[in-house]
Amino acid sequence: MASKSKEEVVQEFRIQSIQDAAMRVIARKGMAAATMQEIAEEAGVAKGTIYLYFRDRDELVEKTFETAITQLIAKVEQALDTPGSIEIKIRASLAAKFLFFRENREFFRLYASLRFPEGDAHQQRRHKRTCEPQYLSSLGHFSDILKAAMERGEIRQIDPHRLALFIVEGSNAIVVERVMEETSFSEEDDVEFLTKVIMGGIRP
Amino acid sequence: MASKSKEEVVQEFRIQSIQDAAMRVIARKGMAAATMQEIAEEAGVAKGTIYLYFRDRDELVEKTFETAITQLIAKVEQALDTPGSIEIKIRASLAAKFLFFRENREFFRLYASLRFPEGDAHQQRRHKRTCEPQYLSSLGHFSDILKAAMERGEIRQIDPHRLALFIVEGSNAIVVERVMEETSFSEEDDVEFLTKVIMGGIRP
Amino acid sequence: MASKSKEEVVQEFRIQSIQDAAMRVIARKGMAAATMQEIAEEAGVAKGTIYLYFRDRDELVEKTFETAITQLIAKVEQALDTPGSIEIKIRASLAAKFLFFRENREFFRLYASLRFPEGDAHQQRRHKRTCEPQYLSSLGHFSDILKAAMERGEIRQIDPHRLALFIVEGSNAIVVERVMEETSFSEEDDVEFLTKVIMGGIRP
Amino acid sequence: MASKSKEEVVQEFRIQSIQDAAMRVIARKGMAAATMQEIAEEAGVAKGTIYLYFRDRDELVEKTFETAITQLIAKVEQALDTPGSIEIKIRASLAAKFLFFRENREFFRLYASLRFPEGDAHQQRRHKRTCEPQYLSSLGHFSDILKAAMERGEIRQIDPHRLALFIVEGSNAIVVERVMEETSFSEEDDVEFLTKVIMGGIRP
DNA sequence: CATGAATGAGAATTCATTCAT
DNA sequence: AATGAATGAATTCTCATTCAT
Repeated sequence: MASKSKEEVVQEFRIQSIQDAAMRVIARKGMAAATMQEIAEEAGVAKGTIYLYFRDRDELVEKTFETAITQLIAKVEQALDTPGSIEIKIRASLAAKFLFFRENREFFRLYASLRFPEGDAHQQRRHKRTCEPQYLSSLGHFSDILKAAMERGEIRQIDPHRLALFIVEGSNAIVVERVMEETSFSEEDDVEFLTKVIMGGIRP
Repeated sequence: MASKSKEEVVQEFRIQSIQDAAMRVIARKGMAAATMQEIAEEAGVAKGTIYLYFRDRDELVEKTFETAITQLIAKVEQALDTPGSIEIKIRASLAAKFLFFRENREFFRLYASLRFPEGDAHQQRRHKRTCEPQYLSSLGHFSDILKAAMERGEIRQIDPHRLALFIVEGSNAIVVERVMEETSFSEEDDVEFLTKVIMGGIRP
Repeated sequence: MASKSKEEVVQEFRIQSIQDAAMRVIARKGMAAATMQEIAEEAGVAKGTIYLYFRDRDELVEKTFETAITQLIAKVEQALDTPGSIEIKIRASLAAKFLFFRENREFFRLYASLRFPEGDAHQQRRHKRTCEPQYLSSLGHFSDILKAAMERGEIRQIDPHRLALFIVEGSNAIVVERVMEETSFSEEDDVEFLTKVIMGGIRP
Repeated sequence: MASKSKEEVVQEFRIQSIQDAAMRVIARKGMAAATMQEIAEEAGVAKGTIYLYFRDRDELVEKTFETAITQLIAKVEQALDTPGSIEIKIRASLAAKFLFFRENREFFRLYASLRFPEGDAHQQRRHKRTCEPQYLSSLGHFSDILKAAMERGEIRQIDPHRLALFIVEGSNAIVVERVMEETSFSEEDDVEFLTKVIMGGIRP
């Protein structure tokens, strides 16, 4: 029944600690100013140790992104599978997003970097290859849910892919904006507001 | 009526050339990889010359952001002042945004950096102080237009500030996404799509 | 008559394996690029194990040199003791050298490092102290053989020490050169050639 | 009549200073222990300055080798063109070599590294490509001179290429050995000795 | 004013060595 | 005895910034 050896557990723990540290430091200092030295200190390990688990700075950053984005997508997808009407699903996924960003305040800086990756064309392509598949698959999932709702007559017929994109990115922007403002805010109010606008538009 | 002296004109021309160069290089290489050397080469001046017009790299980047964002906001505000219904205004502003981003493809990488500034807390605060006022004033303008429309009964009563935020940022996200995809796309279709969803929501 | 205890045998075997591995790795990668990690892997032991048998990297390298050079010198000296004329002895020693270098292709990279040791003055002196005695004793042995030949009138009277040096180092250079070229070559031809030139010079 | 611009002169001077410094430091500390920092200090420039003239450490070392070996070869070739018998030519070239090594005591450590380059197979090949052409052309020159002497009947018929190799490398070894010993020595005696042995062999 | 060679602080990365298991 | 994960000093290389021409 042994699933993981002790070494594997320790290894995964280290990897996770280092990625967590990287996330915090990048959030604090920004992508460019996050040094290996500071990440190491934050993780409570020596600089060299990081290189035992990640080839180089690029790989650390990339893997950290990947792990974080995977977590976010998982939460949102799970929410989208809440049984019920499309409105319930949207409401749930918005709530999940707010929760995630609030619990991982550091994350939205990573998120920004993820969507607007830096570096030359080559690095960008590599980055895209690594991160986009998950993002696209997540978008596809949402798109399918919208299409099903259209077929059930729950919502009107519009290009489901474009719509998914709009709702996801639009609400992401709001969530990020809200969390960045760092003012205390009513999450529920915002979920309510977004749902209402998405569902009914602005016409009276 | 004193117009600009010859010196002032030359000076402004230099400043503009350098900022344009900075914009192109940052767009091409990303924030971190954009070196003063390459910006100087792109601008066709010597490295030292940049320091005659900008205190340091930070100031160059900041001023470049500022100038670019000012241009975008001006275009959008002008579009919002198109006479007519709120729908016409929104449609016009969306079109203006698409046009601007398409004509300044390099810009949205700057834009990303603008919204998710890097550097330590101190730098971030400075950046915020510099750039936000314009952004907020622009948002306020849109907010006022929405409020007026609400008062005229054109749209239903919702918190106008939050609504402005949602429409602006939501559509920005779509525009950026679209332009980033670099696939040829029908701008008009997208304006139409966004307007329809914003105006009427997704309910049938 | 006490032979070696089992522990001693194991110990010697370990030492020998590690030195052999060091020799192969240094030969393959060069002095500077030969890491303890790679030597350990080549030897099939853990990095830490090396430190049970050698104080530090320097000692490992030094002892490895020493062992290898001792082997070479032993072969050559044995050849020099072939009974017969000086020509026979020289021919035999040249053949022995060719054989050794061919069988230990990796070795001449060590050999180069031995003769032109790196490191600061202190390290060089230490190195010299360790390796030179054997080399000098070997040279002395050859020198003695030459002197005996002079006394027997087999060869003309020249400073035997300088002569030994010339023949040993001169022919070493040729051997190394030959082996380094990695072209298939006729060892016997070269021995013949060297012997002829050494014995008779170039005058017709 | 303007041959070199001021900039070119300054540039060449810098390059030469840095190469000289590199030569001295490598001679003092050895190939592996010669750091960019120390070379910069020795040259009296900042670390960064070296990188204005050489792509990286490898290029600096390689170019330094190249320059030094070119100088040595030029001296020796010039000596070989001394008019007169083959003995005169050989004597002159040996004297030139002794002189060069004595004047450039640091050089023979470079020389050792040149002949026994370190690094992996790839680096070795690159190194070979860069340095060998000159060496081979020099050897070819000497080989031609020997062949001419054979045709004139000055020396006996032997494979001229192998012979050139033997004399060059054999005497190099002696010269290096001598200079390394750092004992005061009679250069003339050695030239005399080498010439006698090369010309007449060891037979009485 | 404009230049670009020179600078050197600072970042990434490597690897010999240690030590708890 | 053997191991190999962890360490951190040391090294290479970059690039914002200065300043003599």
